[in-house]
Amino acid sequence: MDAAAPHDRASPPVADHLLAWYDRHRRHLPWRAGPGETADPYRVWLSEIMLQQTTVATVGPYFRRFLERWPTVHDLAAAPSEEVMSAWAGLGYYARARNLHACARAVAGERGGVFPDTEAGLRALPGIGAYTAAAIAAIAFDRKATVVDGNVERVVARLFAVEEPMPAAKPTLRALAATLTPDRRPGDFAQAMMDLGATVCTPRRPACLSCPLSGSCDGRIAGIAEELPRKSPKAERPMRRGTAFVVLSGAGNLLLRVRPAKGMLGGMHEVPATPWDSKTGWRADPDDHEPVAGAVWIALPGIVRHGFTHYDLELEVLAARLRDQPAVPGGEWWPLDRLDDAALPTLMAKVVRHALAHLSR
DNA sequence: GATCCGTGGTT
DNA sequence: TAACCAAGGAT
Repeated sequence: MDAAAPHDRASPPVADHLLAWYDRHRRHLPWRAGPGETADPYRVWLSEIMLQQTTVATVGPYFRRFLERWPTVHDLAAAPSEEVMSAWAGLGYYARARNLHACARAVAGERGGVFPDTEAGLRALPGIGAYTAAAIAAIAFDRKATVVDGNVERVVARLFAVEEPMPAAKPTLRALAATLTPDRRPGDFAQAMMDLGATVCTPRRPACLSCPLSGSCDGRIAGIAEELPRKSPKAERPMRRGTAFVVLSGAGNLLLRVRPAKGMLGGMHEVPATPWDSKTGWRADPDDHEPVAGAVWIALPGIVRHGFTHYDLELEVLAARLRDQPAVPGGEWWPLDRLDDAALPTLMAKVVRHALAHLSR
C-alpha cells in the first residue's frame, strides 16, 4: 500500500477532528460507559459479540435481558446451555451463542473471571476474532488497537479513495486504518470511526456536508465517495424447499427436536422437518421423514418463506393431532404456553405461528 | 480466499 | 419487491 497519500493524514489531525466530533455527537448506548466512567470488560465483550453483523437497534433488548439475567461472567458461565440458547433465540448466527457460553466458561473457570487485556489474549478465546479482540482491547482496556469493521472499511476506503474492490482490499484498508489510530483515547477513536460510518459516512447518500473529515476525504474530492468501497459481484441465492411437521399431542403439547450442534441453526430447537439442504428445486418426500407413524396429516394452506444468508427457503407444513402422546426418539413434547423457553429460531417460530393460526380455526 | 452461518430494517 | 446491508468468526 501507499503510505504517502496526497493529504497528510498523520494521526493527530484526523484523529483529533474525529474525537472532537465524537465528543459532540456521542450516542448513549446501553453498553457504553459514560464520559470518565470505567468500561466493564464483561459488558463490552457481551455487546461486541451481539453486535457482530447485527444492528444496534436489534441488540439493545437482548443486551438488557442478558445483563439483567446474568450480571457477571460468572453468572453466565454457570447458566445451562439451553437457557443461553433460548435467550439468544431470534438474534441469529447461533454459533455466536455457543461460543459466547464457551468463552464465558473459559474466562470464569480458567481466568478467575478476568478477561485478557491484550489483543492476542482475547483473540485466543472462542468467538473472538480480529475485530472483536481489537474492539475489547481498545474500548475496555484503552489499548492502542486498530479496530476494523464494515464501517471503518467504508470510511477508510472513502478517505483514501481506495478503488480496489472488496474483499481483496481488506488488507489495504486495515493498514491505512492503522495509520490513523492515535495513541490517546484509542477506544473512543474506534467508537468514533464506527459511529461516523453508521450515522454520517453511510453506505448510501453519505452526509458529507456534516462530516468532520470531509476536508481530508479524497473520495469526496474525487466525487466517488458514494461508490466506495467497490465490491465484487456476489452469487445469487438459490431456493430450497422442504416440508415441516407440526404435531400436537392429545395433551396439547408440541413436538420439538434439537438440531445437531454444528451447522445450520446448530443446537437450536426445530419442529421435525424433511432435509432442505439439497439442490435447487428438489424436495424431499415427506413420507420418508414423518416423525410419528400412523398420523393423519393435514396439509396446511400457504407456505412459510424464510431467507437465510446464502439461500431462500420455502416450507410446506403438514399438521397432525394425535390422540395420545407417544415417546419419539430425540423428540421433546413442549407445552404451547412454554414455547418462549424453547430455543426457537425465527424460521421455526414462523412455522409454529403459521400452523397454530390455522389449527385454531 | 471462499463458504457457511440469521435476522430485521432500509431503500 | 428485491437487493442491500449490519460493531464478523470459524473452517
